[in-house]
Amino acid sequence: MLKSLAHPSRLLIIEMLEEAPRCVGELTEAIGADITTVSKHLAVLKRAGLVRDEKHGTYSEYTLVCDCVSHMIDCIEGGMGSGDAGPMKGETVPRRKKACKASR
Amino acid sequence: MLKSLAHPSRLLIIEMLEEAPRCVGELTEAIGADITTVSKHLAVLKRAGLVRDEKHGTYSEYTLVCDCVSHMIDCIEGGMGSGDAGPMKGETVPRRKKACKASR
DNA sequence: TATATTATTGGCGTTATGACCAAGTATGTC
DNA sequence: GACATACTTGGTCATAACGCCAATAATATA
Repeated sequence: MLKSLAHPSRLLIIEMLEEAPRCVGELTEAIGADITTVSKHLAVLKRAGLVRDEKHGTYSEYTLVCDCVSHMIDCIEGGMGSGDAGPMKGETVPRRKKACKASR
Repeated sequence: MLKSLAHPSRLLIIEMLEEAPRCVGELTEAIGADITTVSKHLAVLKRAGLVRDEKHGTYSEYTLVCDCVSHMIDCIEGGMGSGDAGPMKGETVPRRKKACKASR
């Protein structure tokens, strides 16, 4: 589970899902990576039991499974304060691409 | 920081340090890996600001930097309950070797 | 039915991680 | 000084993770 959180894009996904459910396109736009990459990140989070997906037409709406995830993140962020060690090494910053429409 | 926690051996180290400060040999014995491997794990945790080391003679005593780490772990374990997704793939189980003496 | 939209899956190259061995450092002891 | 103990560092290899492309669902719409 920790492994699934240990990636900046996936952490961002979780944080976005704290606000509201999102479809893959929205998350992709925010992350600025290829949609296939984001889809795979979501699969990882799903396998870890952190998110759930629900199909609406051609869209996949992703949601946090429960508040405990949210609490956990708060706990981590609050607990460590400024303890961000930064990127550990060649942290990938995906090249930004065109945004998709992503409105349902 | 999350990355540094996202490894079973390092998580075990953190849990052991919650109980008491430990030297590398003790941790190595508990983990069952090569001492060089454990030393490097400790270096990772140190770089992430989770542990601190203090030299006592030939021993290096490792300690948690603060309780917040401990709290965070509790928060994670409590929060997710049985949400352990298990090893994500070829999770390395290091081959066990002779234990060192490790008593100071 | 043809086409567009949204997302997933498989494959591939690149990079990072992890485990061990060998060698080196630092300290304590004979 | 010689040796033992405790640990760290550098190197190498195997494996895992990541990111993108191509191809493939699945659904909606003209």
